[in-house]
Amino acid sequence: MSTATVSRVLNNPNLVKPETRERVLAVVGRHEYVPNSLARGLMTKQSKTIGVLIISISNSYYMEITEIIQRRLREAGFMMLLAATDDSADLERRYIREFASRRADGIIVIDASDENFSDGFFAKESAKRPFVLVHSNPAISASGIGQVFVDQRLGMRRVMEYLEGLGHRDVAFLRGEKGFSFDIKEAAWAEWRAERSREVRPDLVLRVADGNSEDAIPLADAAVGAAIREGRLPSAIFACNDLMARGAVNAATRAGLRIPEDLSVVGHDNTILAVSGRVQLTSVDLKMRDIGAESARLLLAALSGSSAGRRSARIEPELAVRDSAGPAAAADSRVRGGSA
Amino acid sequence: MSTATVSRVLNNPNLVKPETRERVLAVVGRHEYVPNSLARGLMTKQSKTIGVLIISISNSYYMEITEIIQRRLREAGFMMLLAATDDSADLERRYIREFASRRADGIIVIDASDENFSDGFFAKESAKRPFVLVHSNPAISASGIGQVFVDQRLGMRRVMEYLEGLGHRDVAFLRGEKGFSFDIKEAAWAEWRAERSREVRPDLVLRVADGNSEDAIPLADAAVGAAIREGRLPSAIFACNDLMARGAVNAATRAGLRIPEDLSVVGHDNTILAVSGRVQLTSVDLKMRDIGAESARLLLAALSGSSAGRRSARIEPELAVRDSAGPAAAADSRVRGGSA
DNA sequence: CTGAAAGCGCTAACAG
DNA sequence: CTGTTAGCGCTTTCAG
Repeated sequence: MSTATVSRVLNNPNLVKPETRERVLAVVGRHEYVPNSLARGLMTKQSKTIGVLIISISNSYYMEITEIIQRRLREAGFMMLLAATDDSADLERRYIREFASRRADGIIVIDASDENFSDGFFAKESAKRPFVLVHSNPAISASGIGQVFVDQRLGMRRVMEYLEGLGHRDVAFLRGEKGFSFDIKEAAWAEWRAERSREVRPDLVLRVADGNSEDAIPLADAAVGAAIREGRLPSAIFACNDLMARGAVNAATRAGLRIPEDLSVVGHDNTILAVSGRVQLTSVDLKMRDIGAESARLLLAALSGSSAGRRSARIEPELAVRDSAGPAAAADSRVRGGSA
Repeated sequence: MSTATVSRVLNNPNLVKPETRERVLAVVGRHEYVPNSLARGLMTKQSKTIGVLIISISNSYYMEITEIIQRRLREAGFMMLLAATDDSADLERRYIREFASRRADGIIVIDASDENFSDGFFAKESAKRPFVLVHSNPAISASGIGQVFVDQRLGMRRVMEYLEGLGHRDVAFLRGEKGFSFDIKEAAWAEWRAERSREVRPDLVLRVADGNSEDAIPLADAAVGAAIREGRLPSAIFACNDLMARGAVNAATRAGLRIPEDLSVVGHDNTILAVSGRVQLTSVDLKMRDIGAESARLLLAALSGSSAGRRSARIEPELAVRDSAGPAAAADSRVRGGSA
């Protein structure tokens, strides 16, 4: 009963005579032998481990994606190394190096930094092992890197289309000060106006200092409250996430505005916040589960070497329509009070 | 320039003459050499990796804990393997085996299963490598396993004390059908009543089928709405999490009850939901960040072999007091409308 | 201070 | 079908 035989029993049981196989298994069970993956990986050049990089762990957006990824990886027999970059391109690089050092078989980066993209870092790394990058930057499409492109511009257009259909000509835009995801949405918002020869009025853009932490709620509340008092809020407002949308709803309600009769509000991300209050938010659903599933699928496909499938995917956000947006200037024709 | 020298430069630079050190570093940099952790781990018996097990990834409770853990691990030079058990004791075991196989230097299990505790599995595993178990089961205290005990009973008593001080004699208890965390809270709630010779009235306990998913909001809404209509809701209600607390608030508001004048509501977990609505929820803060920090601290201490520090920690939940609970039967003496 | 040599636990040829 | 052998890439004596 040599070590080689044990190895065979564990990896290719059918190469071993049933009788000896049983004997080996018995000993293995009795001694609770746990194979050393490090040694195995050294030999096979496979760690059965995937590195996943996100910006922040305590963020429901990333966690929903990560949950699906982890589930899919488990089904395929992989474990997940997870780390958060805090939006630092430097940390992103360092973690990718760590993944590489641990010989991760593949790497998924959610909201990959522009910086590491433009200087070719990802391209170089992706030559060494399968990579999947999740992002919403239309400018990025180069090379043979696995990509999941989240079409946020499309999401914004769906919002604008929907509100336009309800008769809202002007839509205020509520965003956090800094952040690519805010920028790309604002660009799409401005584009929409430009296409219709409507002036891209800066006074329609409301900014709060911190758009992502939970402070965003009171900050948005204050910003929207001020806009209402100063009479510079149109009939509808779009918020770049549900946090700020909630803040907007709170401010409007406190100011005595009814939603959606007096003000239409649309949020983004379709998180639990959208359905937590008495007024249910119409919100853009980024299809997080799809993003996770596609990321995992793409990576797993690359790992199994099947150069068959597509190397990239595109996710189309959808508008989850609820109660917070309604027809413009049609307050009287609406009936209040609801079903259940 | 042998491999041994390179190894020394990377691990004990001072053992090498500055001149050769530079030379090695130059080559390392030029070739972008990334050491193979698998090989290193095989030799050193250290993987610089920690396994973390939680019940569900898309759950803000676990993610807040995990976020801190990951940060602390990074600071100490460890990477994190993360997996979700879906509350299955079997999966829990399997993942712990996977961690073991990958030679994780230590393992943290958040909300460890009772099953694997009582049959001695954790005790046995913990002999092989440092373990930290996070749980709120007072019955568990055995052995030399690292433990972070979250005193949920204390949290409940603080709620009851607070409401009692506000004049609420009867507090309805809103919970999900199944779950240890619901059971332990209900036990503390019942205990409180028993101590005061108040009958443990079953009609004060409201149950919803699924207490943890986002369906909990409408389910709680319906349950509380029914209780209101049937006139069997006392002056205060405690919900086992903020999801259900939000549902309760929505139902009460729809029924025309003012909060907190007509009904006091207390939630649990102190999540973003507590501060998202116009009425800010008073909620039990389980101190997730402390739980994460203590877990990491305990594990790291065990790893550094300093048998000095305590092997366990106890977390005391606190009540985050906001606006959703107020004096009982004192509606008239309260002034409505607020500060900003 | 540096090189040579052994070996961590495993798998993959290669004989038998 | 099974044992022997070599070697994955590193660290660690042990000499020099």
